[in-house]
Amino acid sequence: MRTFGLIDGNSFYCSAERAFAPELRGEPVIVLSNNDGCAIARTAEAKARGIKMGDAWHLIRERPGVRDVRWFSSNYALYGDMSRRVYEVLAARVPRVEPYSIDEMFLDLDLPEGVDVTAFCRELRDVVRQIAKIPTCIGYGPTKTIAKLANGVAKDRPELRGLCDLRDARARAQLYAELPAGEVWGIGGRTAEKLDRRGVRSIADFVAMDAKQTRELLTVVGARVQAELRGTSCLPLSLIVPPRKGMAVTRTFGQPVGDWATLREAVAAYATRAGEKLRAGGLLATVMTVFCHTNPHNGDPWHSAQRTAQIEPTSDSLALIAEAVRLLRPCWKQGYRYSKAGVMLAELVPAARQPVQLFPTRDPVQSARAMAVLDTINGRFGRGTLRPLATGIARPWQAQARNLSPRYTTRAGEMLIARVW
DNA sequence: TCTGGGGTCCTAGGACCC
DNA sequence: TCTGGGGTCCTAGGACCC
Repeated sequence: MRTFGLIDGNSFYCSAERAFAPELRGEPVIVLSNNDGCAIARTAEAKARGIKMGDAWHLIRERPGVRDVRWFSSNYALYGDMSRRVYEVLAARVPRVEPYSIDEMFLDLDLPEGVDVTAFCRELRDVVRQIAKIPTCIGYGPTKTIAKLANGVAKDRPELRGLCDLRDARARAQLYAELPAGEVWGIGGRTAEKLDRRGVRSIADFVAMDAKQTRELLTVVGARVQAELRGTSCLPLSLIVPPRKGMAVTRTFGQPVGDWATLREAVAAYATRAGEKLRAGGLLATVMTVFCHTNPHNGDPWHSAQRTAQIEPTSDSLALIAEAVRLLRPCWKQGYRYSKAGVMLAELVPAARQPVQLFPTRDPVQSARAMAVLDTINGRFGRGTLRPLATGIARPWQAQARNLSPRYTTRAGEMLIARVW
């Protein structure tokens, strides 16, 4: 029997903030989404005050018990780097690690004969906490889906002290009877409702369903989840990162944008960011979609539009800006207050495999040189140090981030300084 | 009472995830 | 004043082909 593990950071973004600000230990802490919109990470102390995932900050911040919660704008430079540190600690000790999300990694726990999995996991938690400064939980069992479920149990039940072992079928059977089917990875709200209508409530009910019926009701996806819960592994650990299929840069504006010039600037900036991501991944985009829409929440007149087009394969920011602005033009209508826009790229192809253009609109050598200079300077001095003029100067559309912590680990000027007397 | 069968590709929409 | 961003996969149905 194989053993998969899932390790994940407790309230990961909050823990990353705490790693460099020890005075936050024991305090309720939350991290907000872009634009300081809603809560996307909460410590146990913050959860105890009734703050829910996705709560709009401006609606809850004056509530009793919430006023003294320590809140942060999201600092992805910090979280991404902390995630990398966790990975490195794990990869040095576990033969195969598959990063699943910024705060979760699957582990191959088929350890050498005589190594006790539980003791090994306990030690792994300790060392991740010591070196990467992130508290974690680990769940493990014979399939990824079971490991993920175990991880959730470890998180919810402090008495388990961060570990949950679901290798044993009897332990699983007991848990399956207690937990609702919706707790399972891959069973979302819609599917849980569908199951509920058929009287399937607990995981045990779901596991007991006829496999053929499951397949008919929930397609191959549901059938796979069921098989995994029964202990048949269908989702292998994968160490190769599949090539990405698309990418998107979409943002809600810091304030509504009515005029064409400002909207164009914002979209130019998103196209620029998309170009950086393409080049970082060694990719070219061949299809682009641009969209913009007004605020769906505040009663403003609704307008939403989008345009898609095939583009000449490129990762050149200036070329992307030109295409994006061309597509945006027919989307914009005078008199509306736009709240969000985005640039999405699809049909990505590896730059290395790109056939030579017969009649390129840009000199490829010059383009590559210009982008290399841009990336080098921005890599050294920070994103946006050097940027196309089309992305604007004042940038009133930029997202709000009123309480951003320092980028402790990725910017020399923002490092913590320890003084020793 | 009657309609051919079988294949591919593309797109929109749904559902899920963190 | 203020409500996130970025992904993946699957299916149904239409267009088109021989």
